[in-house]
Amino acid sequence: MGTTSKALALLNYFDRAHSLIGLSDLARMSGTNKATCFRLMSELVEHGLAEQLPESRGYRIGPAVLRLAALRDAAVPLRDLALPILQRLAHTTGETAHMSHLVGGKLATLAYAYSAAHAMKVMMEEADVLPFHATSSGFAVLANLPPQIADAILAQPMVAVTKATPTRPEDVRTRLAEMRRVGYGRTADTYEADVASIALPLFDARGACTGAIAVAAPVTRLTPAATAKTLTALIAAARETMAAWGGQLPPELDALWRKIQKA
Amino acid sequence: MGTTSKALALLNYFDRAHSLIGLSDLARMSGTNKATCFRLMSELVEHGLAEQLPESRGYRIGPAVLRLAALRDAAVPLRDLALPILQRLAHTTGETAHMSHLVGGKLATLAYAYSAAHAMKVMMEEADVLPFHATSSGFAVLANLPPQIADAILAQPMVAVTKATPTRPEDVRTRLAEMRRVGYGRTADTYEADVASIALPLFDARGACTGAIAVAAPVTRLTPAATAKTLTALIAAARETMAAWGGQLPPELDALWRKIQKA
DNA sequence: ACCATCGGTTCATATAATAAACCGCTACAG
DNA sequence: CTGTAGCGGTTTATTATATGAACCGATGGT
Repeated sequence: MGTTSKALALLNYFDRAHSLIGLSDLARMSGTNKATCFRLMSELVEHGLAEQLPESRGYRIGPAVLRLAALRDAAVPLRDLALPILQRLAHTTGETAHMSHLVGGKLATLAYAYSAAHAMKVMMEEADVLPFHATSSGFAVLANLPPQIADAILAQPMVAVTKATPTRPEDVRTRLAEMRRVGYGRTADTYEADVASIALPLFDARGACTGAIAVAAPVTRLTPAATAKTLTALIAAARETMAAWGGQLPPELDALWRKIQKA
Repeated sequence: MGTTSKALALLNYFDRAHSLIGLSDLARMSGTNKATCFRLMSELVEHGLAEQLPESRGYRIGPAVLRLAALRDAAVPLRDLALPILQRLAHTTGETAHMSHLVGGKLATLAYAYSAAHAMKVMMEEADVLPFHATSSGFAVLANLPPQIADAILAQPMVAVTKATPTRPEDVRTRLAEMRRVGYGRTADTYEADVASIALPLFDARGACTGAIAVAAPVTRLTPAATAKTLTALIAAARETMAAWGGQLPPELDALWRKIQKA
């Protein structure tokens, strides 16, 4: 293995719970020799990827990562990341795939892709805003937002987009609980009659839910078998998206998704 | 030099203007052998610090930096970074030092430190909000904000805190122009009678002005000689702060500050 | 006063980094 | 269609660099 890899691997031992790590600890955790660990960390410190506190002499993540992150943000528009993933998702599921992004308290369509498998498909609007209470994406996001923010959204008046749209907060809450239990959001006829969709929440690098990825199809095509197949493809796409975002999937959801993928 | 350093140094060739770099280009720029460059980049890619585009095969900053940046944010409160810097600044200048941070369109005091050099000193309020048109920090920030945002702030009614406070937008603009010309903000008697202060703007990793660092003193003590001494200490403190923030100082200001430091 | 552990250093040894030449490919020019 | 120059990537013997056991002084708890 390359020396550089060993150095970079050291960074993986830092997380929210362990933001400050001493030399000996780090050497033990990583299984590297203390002298080696010291040298590697010194090089990381030299380049600002790590930082050493003067008093405790412990190491933590350095300031240079902020510059790099800003660069990454500037260089990689979310949409460009989303498109190829959605296109693959649309292709493997044979249905319309779309991704939405939480911006300014609204859930906006970021990108979408169609499949050529069927003549009849769910069409999307560019930069459309999705109602939280009437779409699977909305449920997926709402169920993973901090309670006070979710409450604020639920407190707003809810328009019945179709006859099946839930408009009472308690009805929506029931669906959110269900979403949390199974690990994905699912709706049928709530946004448009005869349209069903399945959505997964997406999380950013801070672990906050900031969007959703979904597949929408005519209800008749989303049979139990198709649902299962769609879900596994969705989970793969969601994981891929979050890898590109540097996103942090909550452990509970990770466990639920793993179970689904195994089945 | 260590191999790890060589690998990390490659990341320095990426910036806003060059977010995508080919292998041969990168090898040329860095002066490394192409094979070496390839191996190093491969290791960076493996750990997500860099990313290779499938089509063009060019390299760019990878998604892992987002995770690291989120960690850094969580681990290092701005205030904890500011305090030791301000304490040193207060000590070397013999006057009160403070740092303010732009949050929600307001300039809030983040931290401050006093000097023991004089019995009479400028006192600060915890979490105070600084008026843009009456403080050197306000001028420093305002002069470096995007025009439309600065205009919006200037369009709001301005209260005369003292008799010397400028309250007409054109008067403020004159001072902002002066601030841009010399590279620092300076006020006297505008916030409180007989109090003068000097401030420098601070920039975040995206190159946006998000705060200021300043020294405040009785007008009589801030003589030309003291001003010169204070400025060099302030510049050092500002640079140190931005290093910890991963901040990007605009080239013009960098040039101005260098000139001041030389003189 | 002792022992354990800390961060850091030393130095002979062994392993991993290096660079020139080469490959297959694409694109453009004659 | 062909020659050439550039690309990203690979191979190889050569060599420079990373490694780790032992060691150091400092610190802190028993």
